[in-house]
Amino acid sequence: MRLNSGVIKMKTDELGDWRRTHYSTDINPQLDGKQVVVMGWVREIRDLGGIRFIILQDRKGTVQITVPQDAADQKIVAKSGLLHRQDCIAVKGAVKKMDKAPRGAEIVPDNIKILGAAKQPLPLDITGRTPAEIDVRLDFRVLDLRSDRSQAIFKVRHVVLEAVREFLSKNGFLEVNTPKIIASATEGGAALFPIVYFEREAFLAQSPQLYKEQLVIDFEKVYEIGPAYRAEKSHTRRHITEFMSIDIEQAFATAEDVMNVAEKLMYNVCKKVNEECQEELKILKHKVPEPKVPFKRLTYTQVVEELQAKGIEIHWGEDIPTPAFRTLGAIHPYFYFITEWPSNLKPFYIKPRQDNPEISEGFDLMWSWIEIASGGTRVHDKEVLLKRLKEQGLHPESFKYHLQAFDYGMPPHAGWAIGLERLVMMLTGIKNIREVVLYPRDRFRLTP
RNA sequence: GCCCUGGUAGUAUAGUCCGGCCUAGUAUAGGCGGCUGUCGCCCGCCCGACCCGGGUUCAAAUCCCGGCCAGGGCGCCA
Repeated sequence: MRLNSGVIKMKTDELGDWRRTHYSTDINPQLDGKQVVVMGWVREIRDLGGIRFIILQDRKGTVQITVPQDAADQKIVAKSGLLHRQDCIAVKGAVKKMDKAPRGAEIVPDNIKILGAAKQPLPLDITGRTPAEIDVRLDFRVLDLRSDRSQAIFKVRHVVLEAVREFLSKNGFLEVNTPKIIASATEGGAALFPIVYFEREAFLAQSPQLYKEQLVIDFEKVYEIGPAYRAEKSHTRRHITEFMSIDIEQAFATAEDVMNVAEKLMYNVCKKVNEECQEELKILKHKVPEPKVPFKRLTYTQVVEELQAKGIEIHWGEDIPTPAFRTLGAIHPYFYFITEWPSNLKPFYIKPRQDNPEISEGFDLMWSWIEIASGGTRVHDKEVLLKRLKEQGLHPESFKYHLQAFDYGMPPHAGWAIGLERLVMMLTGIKNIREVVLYPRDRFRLTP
């Protein structure tokens, strides 16, 4: 962690009775002569000697503040000369129609308040002209998040979440929240983070899987958007230890039913991002496809054959390694499902097919080489579930409360989970998952 | 857990292979001064760095060893 040694000497002003009247983007030539108050952060200062231009940034955009040295009150001239990049300021003044100004209008200040000073020199250049590495950017995340790039990423993320909630709610799914502190570490699969829970050990939930399955008994269609924790030592651009999982579970449904939900959801998400984030996608230099539904369905067997044809050493029944997925992504650059996975590659709660138990009703939703979602028809017969648990080396006693749910009328059901960050990565073209999380957690990073 | 690469001013880089002309170059940021229409303004001056420890050598940013940190990949990952 680097710290700069600059000292803030600036005495700041009180907000007092000043309130914002306009955002930067509201300032236009039609407001010529109108008194306004704008608030935000100093993006850039261009001092030409006789005239000084201050670019003020707020959450909507930027507007130019112009201080002509001869015309203006000398107190304003002096005050504007004290400003630094990223100082938080408020400006009261008159809008002036001006063809030469960025939005055809600028503000000539009558008064300026410095509300919060910024230590100089800044640890990174938020205009991105002198780029900083991801590590430095994350160390000074509050500053970094002010950049156009970060603002664009988190706007897209917001629109994705909005689209997901809107779509699932409209389709009859009830939003639920399940515990993230859990008692048992025996669900199998990914490693869990142990925590001290008073005088006992507890764990951070790696998935809401078991809870959402139980909840279909009571609510039939549920979804949850919440954090999941995985204590894997993965060190790649697509792994973090704390991520947001979008989960659904639906009663009286099979894999095919929830695949339909997933592809329609993806269609809606892409459509909404395209509609509402054109500016942001331009900043990120990225294009989002309008996906064609239904998505391609490839069976696991087909995938293995395609990979073998590409000269990759892989045999039926083996998991698909990362480099093979990259090859697959090159063949299928957009969305596709991989279905009919071997049962032994899928978790215990994924239903083996009736006609051939070697093959499961589990699926993955891929976008190019990235796994976006994973799901399937669930086992809803308690005996089969017990058998699957034992086969995978798990202890039924540890699942006492989960198994109990199967005694009270468990309906056939299916569901999936989408990794929000991976989806946002693909929608924004961002190559490092940490960039699409405000304060990412990975194997090595626990701060800020 | 394994493998690869790297660590030079606030930031980003050149120099490292092949030790000495490095008193460490450049850009940007920052400070000071000049400039009345900038929009990556411009011009001048200034400030500021070889990750830490040990070794080799007449001489180490450069070579060797150890450590720490970072980036990436693999494996792992319901």
